[in-house]
Amino acid sequence: MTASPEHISAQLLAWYGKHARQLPWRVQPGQPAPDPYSVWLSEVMLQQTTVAAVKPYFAKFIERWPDVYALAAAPEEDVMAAWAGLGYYSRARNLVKCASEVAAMGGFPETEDELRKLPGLGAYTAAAIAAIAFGQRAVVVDANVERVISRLFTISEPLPGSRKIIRVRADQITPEKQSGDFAQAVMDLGSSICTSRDAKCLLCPVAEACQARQGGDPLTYPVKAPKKDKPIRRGTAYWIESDGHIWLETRQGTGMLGGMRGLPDDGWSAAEDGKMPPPISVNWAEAGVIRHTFTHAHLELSVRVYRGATAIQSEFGQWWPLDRLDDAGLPTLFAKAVRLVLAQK
DNA sequence: AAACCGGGGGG
DNA sequence: CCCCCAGGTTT
Repeated sequence: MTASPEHISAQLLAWYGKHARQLPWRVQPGQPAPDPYSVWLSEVMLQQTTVAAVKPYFAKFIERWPDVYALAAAPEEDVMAAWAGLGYYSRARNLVKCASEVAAMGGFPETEDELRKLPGLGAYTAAAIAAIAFGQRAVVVDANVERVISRLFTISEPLPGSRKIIRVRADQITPEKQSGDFAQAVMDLGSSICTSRDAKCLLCPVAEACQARQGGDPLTYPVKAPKKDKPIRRGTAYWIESDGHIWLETRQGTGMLGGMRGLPDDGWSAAEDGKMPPPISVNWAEAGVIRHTFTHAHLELSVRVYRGATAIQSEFGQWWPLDRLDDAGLPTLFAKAVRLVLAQK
């Protein structure tokens, strides 16, 4: 038997009414919509990032920049430092741009099409904000929705090629009203019941409509294209310490860790090993090797140390007080290097 | 369409 | 160790 779209959405909304997660950026089902700033900020933070990881950052940002105007007025440097550790730093760069545009507009636009034009907002985030903050009907497709839809309708084409048909199916079961609650219902279902490693069908409100469950092996879906293996890259970073300060450089461009402060290095990237000479010619001491994994490469970063008076010519560097390193906003890779060196003092 | 872009948590 | 996550942008 085939369940109607209306039945599926009604079951999911009813389930959400009872089992919605309480999240700092979310209001209870049926309550007035949360403010667009909170929705936008949380949605951007949640891009490819788990709820648990986002919570402390969301709290910190809301406390420090309570609305979009406060954030628009903040120095980009401060926002980048506050984002440090959360990853995908283009999000932070775009966050600043977006806040500035929205402030100039006098507030967030309310339609999906207008939202989609803002920096850092793609199809998912624009739809989510339109639906959740502005009550518009929008088809919200994230990784949870992809998984739930793939199982509900036994989509056999592998991701990411199946995204088109998944969107069509999601559109079919998205209700005209409460599409924001509906989207959050599917996301909650995907995070607690219909997870990537498990399918708790006995607890699922749409189990009877689910074709994968009927087939007996829901974990078969979603089918995914094989992954590429990650190469190992090697590079070197330099700890230059002088008179209670270390030398930090702000990484230029939009590449790896772009816009973030870090130790000077030899130019390693995801595409190749580092090969540039050190920033100064001195006798380096080897502190050890940091292992760190990025989206598409493993990195073995050799950390070398020099302590003593020196002059460095670099446009983007600064001497940073050692006792204020916590405020430098170092991404995790360099935070690891700092811990390695400080552990040896 | 494919590559690029972090980091942490869980099995 | 591998897999996954409230994806977007660039090529």
